[in-house]
Amino acid sequence: MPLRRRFTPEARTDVHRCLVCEIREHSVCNGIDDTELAILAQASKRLTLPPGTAMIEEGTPALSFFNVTSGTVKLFKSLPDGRRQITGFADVGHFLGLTTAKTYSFGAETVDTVQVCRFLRPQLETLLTDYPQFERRLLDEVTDELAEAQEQMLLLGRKTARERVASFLLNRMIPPAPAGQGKTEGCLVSLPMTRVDIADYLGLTIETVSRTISALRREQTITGTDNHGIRVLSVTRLRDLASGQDSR
Amino acid sequence: MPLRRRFTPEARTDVHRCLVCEIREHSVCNGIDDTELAILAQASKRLTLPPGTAMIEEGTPALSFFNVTSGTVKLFKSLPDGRRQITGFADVGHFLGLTTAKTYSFGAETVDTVQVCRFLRPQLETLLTDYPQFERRLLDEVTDELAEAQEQMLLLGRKTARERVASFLLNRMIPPAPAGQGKTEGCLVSLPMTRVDIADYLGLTIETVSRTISALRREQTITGTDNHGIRVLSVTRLRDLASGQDSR
DNA sequence: AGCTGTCGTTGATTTATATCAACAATAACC
DNA sequence: GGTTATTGTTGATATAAATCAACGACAGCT
Repeated sequence: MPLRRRFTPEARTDVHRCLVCEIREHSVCNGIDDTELAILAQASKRLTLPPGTAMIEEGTPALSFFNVTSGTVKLFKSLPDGRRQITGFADVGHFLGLTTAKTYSFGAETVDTVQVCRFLRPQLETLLTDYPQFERRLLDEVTDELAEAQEQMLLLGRKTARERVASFLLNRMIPPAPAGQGKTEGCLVSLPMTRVDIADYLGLTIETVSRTISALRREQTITGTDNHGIRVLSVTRLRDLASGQDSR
Repeated sequence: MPLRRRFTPEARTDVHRCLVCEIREHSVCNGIDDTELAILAQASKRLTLPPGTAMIEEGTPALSFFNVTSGTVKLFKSLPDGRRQITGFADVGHFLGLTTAKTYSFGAETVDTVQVCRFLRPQLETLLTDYPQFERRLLDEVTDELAEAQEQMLLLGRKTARERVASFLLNRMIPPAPAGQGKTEGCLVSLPMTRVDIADYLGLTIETVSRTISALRREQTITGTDNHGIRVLSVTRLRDLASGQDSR
């Protein structure tokens, strides 16, 4: 059973911040040994950002690397005429801002109140060269991101609106408490973002997203009147929908 | 000026294979020092594969990692009913087969005759831990792949058929010889894949791809009757089309 | 509490692209 | 070298999702 650490919400740069960090084991920071955590704390700065904060502007010099410790950040790319594609949501434990280029090729904006640890580029570089385990962990993390990106390409290129929404709800489902129950019913879905964000993530319009969610509600696959908190009634059914096994 | 090395097409496992490899500097192998190349050659095996060879089967145990030294490989994901999304084409210098999971989440098939160097998982692991520069190079490579994947998500989620085809042709354009000429006219595009592959990469049907290419030909943006060799007449125009700046 | 703006839903209509269909061109093969 | 299969093109029609439009439900503010 993992040790439960107290999470300190205040922005602190002290040596103990990382030692005490609740989400460390779920992030790249886990690549650094417990005895070296002071160095990690010194290399980074904890920030608290209000909803709607532009963390990264497309085309801007790539100076920072962030690790999300709470909240959700949306990553996106835009076309000159304003069309936007959200390429992912970075939740707790996920990083953002990694690039080999001089400038960012994407934007990032907080969805809700977000806490991040910010690393400046040179400091990140130092960590990568000094701590092979940290670099390995980051490589694994990026490799997983790439696999997720490929899954999303399948969604955007080949799935119907119904399949897209079902896949999305499935991906954002809070893993049900492993209380040994065979059937996973009534799973919660975390939706801190707006319909516009969901549409821009799924390559649809807000109207189509809204209609599709309404349809799923109508046919009892999901429930919940609250827009940001949906409950899945049949995970099996949703899974079938997501992969194109539509029984209707 | 980079030293021009002789490329040996025969499948050899000898110590000098990597030393003599023409494309080394364009791949992850460049992360290994010249003096250590014998180890790299021993860790990998050179294979020549005919067109249409299934290199990776979705869901199969992830045992190998490949580095492409010639030809083009298509990477894809499929839905149960056969719908397919090609997530990328791995050309010379690109790797494939990287994953943190036990099994591959994607498939891979050769487009034309392909030469690869195959690394078995344990051997790759060893290289990664023993040669930090190799790992760094791979991290950079994966980071770039992720940026490309995000660009492709923008294409699949938000671009029109015209914009998708224009973007594709632009991406596959052979970089024009830097002969100092101001205007880059008549650039060649490398299209070893079929229309089906292009359609599955762009999230379109073969008919739409065909029609769009015909339209671009009709309006003098491109030429070439040969299906696998197109010539771009106006790179500027194509670039405008790709980003939605359609002047028509 | 009442106003104001944002966010979400639902309905009517349009449209870009898919689908269906036929044929042309190229490549593969005996 | 002519036949067959594969690959690509073009046209007609259907359709899923976009667009246009109106309204409902909140959340924030004074």
